[in-house]
Amino acid sequence: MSLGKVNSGRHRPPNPRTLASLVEHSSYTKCEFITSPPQKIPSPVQPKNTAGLETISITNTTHWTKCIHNLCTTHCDADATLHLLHDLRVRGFHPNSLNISSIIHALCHANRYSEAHHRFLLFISSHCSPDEHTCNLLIARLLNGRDPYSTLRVINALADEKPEFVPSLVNFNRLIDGFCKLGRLEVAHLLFYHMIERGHRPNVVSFTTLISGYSMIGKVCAAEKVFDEMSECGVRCNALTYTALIRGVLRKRELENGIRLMGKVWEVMEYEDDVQVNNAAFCSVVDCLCREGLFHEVFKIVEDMPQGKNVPEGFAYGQMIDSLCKFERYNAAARIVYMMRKRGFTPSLVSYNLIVHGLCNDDDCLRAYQLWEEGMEFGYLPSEFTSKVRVEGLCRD
DNA sequence: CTAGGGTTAG
Repeated sequence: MSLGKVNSGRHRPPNPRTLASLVEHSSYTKCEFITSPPQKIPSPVQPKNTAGLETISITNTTHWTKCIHNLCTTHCDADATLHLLHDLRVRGFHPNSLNISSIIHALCHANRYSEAHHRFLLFISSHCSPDEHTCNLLIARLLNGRDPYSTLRVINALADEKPEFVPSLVNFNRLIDGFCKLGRLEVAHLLFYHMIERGHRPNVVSFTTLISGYSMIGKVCAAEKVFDEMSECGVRCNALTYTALIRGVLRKRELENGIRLMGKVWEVMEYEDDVQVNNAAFCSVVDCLCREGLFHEVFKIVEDMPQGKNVPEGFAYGQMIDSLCKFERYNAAARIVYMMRKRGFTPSLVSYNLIVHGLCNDDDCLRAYQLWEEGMEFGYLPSEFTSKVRVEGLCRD
């Protein structure tokens, strides 16, 4: 009961906009609030002619805000800041958005995400919620902790305390993705609907995230349903949306369907403004094919180059080489090198090294030696480690 | 003299 804790002692009607039920069965465990034994923390902006904290008025928020920020950023000491803030609050200080922001940032910066979440909850429950902009900023920061259950609890607490607050679309998308990555599609999908209720229009990222999530857990039918809803909502899919489907379809060994969708990928690339989307989609297609052992399909791509000018050619070769190496198909990768060189491209030395090294480990040292010699033509000088492996291999042969 | 602060799918 995430909201129960936050609201204990107060009598408020339950907020229908919160998602308490979603976190009820969460893996969230209440984080331990860690405080080192109390110690005197000197003020970093201590005036020269006075001795203690008490001499500066508690109402001098500018001074204390600077102090808190200074401790958090230049000293990177979240614990000292928490102590200082505790002392100040005893004296009647009311933390503002900036103070809260400083502390949450410092905790996240130190990778103390669970404390950051807990601290934020404490601020909210003591009616110290920051302004809307800061809330979104801090949620973005908390999401980096990859603990979507905890972040959702914070969002629920905020919804209860500040009913007018709506997390940004990007934050919602990231949160949904977090649940997708955990395979919790039921939570992800509910959040998706919740986001719409709160006034957001899901974008291509929102839909693609859900489709990818369903594909990942093997629910291709559900993924296809979301895909259909997408066009009904007037949101245009892009190459990444198709690759999200392809991943699920190929995993189900629906090769024909996969190839049809690949055709769609190349098609929508034409209309894409963001080159990164096309590049990422190309990588994804090649990765899916290799993962499913469909190496002949990768070679079809090298032959036909169906992505055309929508993916930089050199990048495409590099990606195919790297993916083939990732799945330990070093001879196949060497074939890509052969073909790209024939077309006037030079492999990156890092990729080339990967191939030579991989061939050595595969006991194909003669082929490795061949490549090593050919590599001289474009400045390939193997690292010491690779040379050692190569020599050892040749000796064995 | 109202400060400082981070962005999504792959």
